[in-house]
Amino acid sequence: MRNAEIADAFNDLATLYELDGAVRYRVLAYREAARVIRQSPVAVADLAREGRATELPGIGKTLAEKILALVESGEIPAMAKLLGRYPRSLIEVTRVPGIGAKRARLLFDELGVSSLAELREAAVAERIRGVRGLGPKVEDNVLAALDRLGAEGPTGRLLLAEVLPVATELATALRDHPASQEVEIAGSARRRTETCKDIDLIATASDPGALAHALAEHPLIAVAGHAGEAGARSTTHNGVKVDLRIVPPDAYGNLLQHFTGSAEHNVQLRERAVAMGLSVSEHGIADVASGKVERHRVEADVYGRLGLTYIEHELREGTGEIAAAAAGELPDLVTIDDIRGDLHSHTTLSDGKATLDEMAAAARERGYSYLAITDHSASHGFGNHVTADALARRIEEVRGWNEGAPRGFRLLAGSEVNILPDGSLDYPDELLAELDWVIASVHTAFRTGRAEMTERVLAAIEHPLVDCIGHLTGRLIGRREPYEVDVERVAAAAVRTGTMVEINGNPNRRDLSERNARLAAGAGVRICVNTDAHQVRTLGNMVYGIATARRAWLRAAQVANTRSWRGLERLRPRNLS
DNA sequence: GCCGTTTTCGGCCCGACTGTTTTCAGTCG
Repeated sequence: MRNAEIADAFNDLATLYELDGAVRYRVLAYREAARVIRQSPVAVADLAREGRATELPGIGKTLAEKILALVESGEIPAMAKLLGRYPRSLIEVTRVPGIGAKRARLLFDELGVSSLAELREAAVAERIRGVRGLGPKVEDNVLAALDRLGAEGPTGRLLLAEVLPVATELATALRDHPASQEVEIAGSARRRTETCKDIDLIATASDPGALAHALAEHPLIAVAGHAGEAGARSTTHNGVKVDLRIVPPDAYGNLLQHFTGSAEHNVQLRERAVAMGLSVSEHGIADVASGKVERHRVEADVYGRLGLTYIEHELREGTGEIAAAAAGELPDLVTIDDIRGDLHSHTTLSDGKATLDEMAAAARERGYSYLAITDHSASHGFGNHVTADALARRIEEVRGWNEGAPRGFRLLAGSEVNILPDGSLDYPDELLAELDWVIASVHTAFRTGRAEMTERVLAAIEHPLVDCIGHLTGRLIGRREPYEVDVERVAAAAVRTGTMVEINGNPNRRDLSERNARLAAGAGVRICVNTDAHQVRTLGNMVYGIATARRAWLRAAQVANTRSWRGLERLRPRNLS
């Protein structure tokens, strides 16, 4: 059982307890446990079986027993009991914006509402206003929220690649405005999460009203809401909500820190502050004893006041960064400027849009010193069918290109070879041996199950001519679940054989995920950050690969393609042993 | 339900907003 499934069960259980009127902190304990389980880099099911679940922070004896029960029997007795009292569909009702557990329970008791459909019926029939404490406004909000849920689909979140360029363009435009002083993207876009709900901008200004209107009038904005001294709310043409907050300069650091989040990071920060006799809010840091409030113009001073080194925004997820900052042990994160080359790209030979020449020129323009051309292999099934002969000709073509190439840049003859269901590769070894660089990836038969998939990938890792494993879990964010593979075993084998593992920078993939990348790199796996570009433009997806690498706490030394090609070659499996 | 730089009991993050209330509970980020 996956961590995400266990976490979902505990979140549901938390909601059921909340519906049942349990004390708030008990509910909180279940939610915190769900969060910790979801973020755990190791399989919590295994920990529970080994009796080690209590090693996780926030998991005590009771919760450990419940995890074990869930893993071994598929259900938690306490949950089954509560589900006898409240239908499962009532959990959905608590997720409607504006309706929490208290109101859901009230509507369940008073009106018999137990599902989203019944909630809608009750609102339409104007029966909600008959419940004490609720009124007609709640009915309006419920209907609007239900319509929104329907329209936005299950999550309503957008990929970072859909949000960050818009946020960057708006921030740039505001910075160029004469009334602006400081402008920064905040929220999840600043943390470079995989998906974002909206865009938060924080600014200081000499003329706040003018800056707010500048946003409202920007060409990207389709619907301008209220714009005033405090900021503006708008929606872009592609449906992204933009919230600009204009704040006083003396508390800019406090506000930027607060609105960058994450929620978990802020909670942990405030807990630390309380232990120091301080109280943190977006308005400043108060000394509880004296009541005196200090404001901070820059974020570094907020962290400094709490005895912490500056925490890079990508790390602010409540996954250990506060303890590390307190100990002065935060890693010096890899940056995009550290990247010397891209080791995964496609051309028109398989399914890419650009020629070898075009991709090479674009890579040079990016300042790289190498680019691996890794078209799909023979059995791929879509794009062109790159036969062994075609690949042999391509190898000659690359060698010829390099002879006439300018100094300081070279193309690498490579391939993205399919890992077939039995773990074998679909080119003969003699041909692979001719290549400079071999990525092995799974593209077919995803649903073979965890054990089989793990063996399949391990076989490729053991192959002496495989340099790197591509997009390990095959996930497409929001569209396709990762396929099941034992990342710990993969990592252990990769360390032993010297095989590298990719962080694929395609914003739909970002695979390894930050959690898996942190786990793998922590085990000693050498990571490659690649784009898998299929055209010139998507070579720019390196920013998303680097975002994941940074969120995985990676230093430059852990990323193979921060080295020169000569330096990288020395790390390869075919040069080991 | 968890946990210990005050603690094995008694705490457990902060503030804004909304809608319903006549002083506040619920919800949200």
